[in-house]
Amino acid sequence: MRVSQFFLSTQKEAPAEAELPSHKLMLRAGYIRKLASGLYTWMPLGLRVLRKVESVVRKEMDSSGAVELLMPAVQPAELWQESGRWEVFGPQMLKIRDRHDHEFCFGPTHEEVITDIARREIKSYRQLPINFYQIQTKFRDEVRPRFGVMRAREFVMKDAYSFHASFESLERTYEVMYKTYSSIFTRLGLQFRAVAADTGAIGGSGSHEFHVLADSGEDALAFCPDSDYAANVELAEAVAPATPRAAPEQALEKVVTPGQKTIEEVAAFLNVPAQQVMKAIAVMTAEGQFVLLLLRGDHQLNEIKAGKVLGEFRFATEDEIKQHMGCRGGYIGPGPVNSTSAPLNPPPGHLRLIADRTAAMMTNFVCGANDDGFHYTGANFGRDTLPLAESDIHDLRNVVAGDPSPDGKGTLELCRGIEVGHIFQLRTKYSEALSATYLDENGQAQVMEMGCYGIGVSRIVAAAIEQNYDERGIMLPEGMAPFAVAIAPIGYKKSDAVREAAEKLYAGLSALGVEVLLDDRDERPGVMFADLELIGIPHRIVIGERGLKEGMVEYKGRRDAEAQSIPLSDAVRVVQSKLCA
RNA sequence: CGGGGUGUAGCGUAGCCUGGUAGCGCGCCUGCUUUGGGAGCAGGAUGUCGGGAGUUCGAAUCUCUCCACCCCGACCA
Repeated sequence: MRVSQFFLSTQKEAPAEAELPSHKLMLRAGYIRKLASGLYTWMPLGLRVLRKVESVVRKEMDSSGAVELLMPAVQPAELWQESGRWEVFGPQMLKIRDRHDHEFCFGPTHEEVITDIARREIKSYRQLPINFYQIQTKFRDEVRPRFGVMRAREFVMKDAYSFHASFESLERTYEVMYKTYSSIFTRLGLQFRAVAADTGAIGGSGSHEFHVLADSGEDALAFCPDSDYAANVELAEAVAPATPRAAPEQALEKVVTPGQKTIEEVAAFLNVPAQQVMKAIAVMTAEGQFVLLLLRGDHQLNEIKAGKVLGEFRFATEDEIKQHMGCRGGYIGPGPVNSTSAPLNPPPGHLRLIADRTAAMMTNFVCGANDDGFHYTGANFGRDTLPLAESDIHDLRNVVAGDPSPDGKGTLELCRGIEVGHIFQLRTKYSEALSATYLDENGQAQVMEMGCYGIGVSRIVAAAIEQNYDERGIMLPEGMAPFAVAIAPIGYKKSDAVREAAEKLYAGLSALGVEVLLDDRDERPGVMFADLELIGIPHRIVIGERGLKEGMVEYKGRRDAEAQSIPLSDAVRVVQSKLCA
């Protein structure tokens, strides 16, 4: 490709709206242009990268035995009503009406449509298992689109759905997809990690997420360097402390803590570590029960875990805290039941305590005194608080670095990741709802087992840049780069020798099927170099009259510190060898 | 949706507090020069100052309102 016939539109300065390096660079390099919030045009350069990713995904999916199809982006409401997700999916789904006033949605995912295909097309166990996939544009009306194509509303996804006659068959395909995903991300040259995950709104049982590792990632991941344990922090289990709770030593003492409401303030004011302070979080369950969740001061509540204990819940309002605890938010605690200076605590029936496993083992702790401006020191469960039953103790917190690994093999570390893939064992959630059955060997109708497997294709581009850039621009791995090689002739229009050498090299490499970008704009060298580095082309050949006199040109890899001089006659071979490496 | 913030030329911005006819850098167009790290000189084009209403002799500037976008929280590929 010649630059003069292509379309480059690079910018020196990134629009103020971009925050993440990948977002800024994609805009500056002219990969994408924004149309509206969460809606992006893939410009010619960016589209080439997107297609590279698609192509790797497609090849790996094909060789895994999956078969490609293409489903409509627009889906009728009836199917979603049948599965029960028309209401459940909520405002994230873009609902539309046609001219007959029939309801549709722009598909956020395709479980319903594919299950409809399966129930119509699959009659016999002989047709199973089968794994369908597509690469297609999805629309999810995200609450907060951000970071460019990282979290766009319209995005390209590879989604696959497998159907099985048995759970064992599902498990086998799930395993195959796990391996396929691993080879996709490996081939794309990404550093990634597969982690155990929560199943979220898609539902089902087993589930793994694939994350590209990046500090700017939106997800926190826990992993154990000494074993293969890895999980999203949403899910990672915080195991109970090995040592049982010690006997109380200190006496309960009510202390004045004026204006000290947060854990940090109280700990600093009383000169104790945050680990010694009890964090009490007031929530209301869907049934209207007021509950105090107890955590060690330095720990964070994991709302997914709390939801598994409480069902639906929300944080209590300041009024509800006042009503149930008789004090303001910063001063609530698990006891005592009869405080002399505070308004009488509510009877136990009104107040439910649920303690995190680690919090439940604390002794002589600091907690709110249920009296504005006061805390207790030396508090101990039972003696000074409402009773804490074994059934009130749960895993409620996010794991932190240094926690023991749930598999008992060492300690956890944390890192951040960008979710680019997610695989689920759906089991029969959708096949049952939509009556997707087949006839088994005995002629009996059986509900199909299902799996589903997603990859955020457009997100991968952003994630890859997030992992591969420097101050000059994008440094995509070769498998993803828009072009493999750039030729930068200096004085293209002025020097016949330069032009001829450039054209010859361009033709030579093109003939070998190498994707070459010839910068025939006759720009000044600095402009060419800056552009070629910004847009992320891994290999560059510079041809100038100066070197040409000695028959030499210059090679530089995007990640190399120095350029090297090579004979023009050898340039094709050198580039080829770099490409193979 | 809740909280915070921003809208001035394609991009980045000054001006706004304290009303008085919109400026700078980059980019773009023309010409000449220049050609190994975002060139120089000369000339040029582009703004309903996010939209609407109001206050005022006069509004980018003050007030109200709507809209868009960004950031922090709940969702997800």
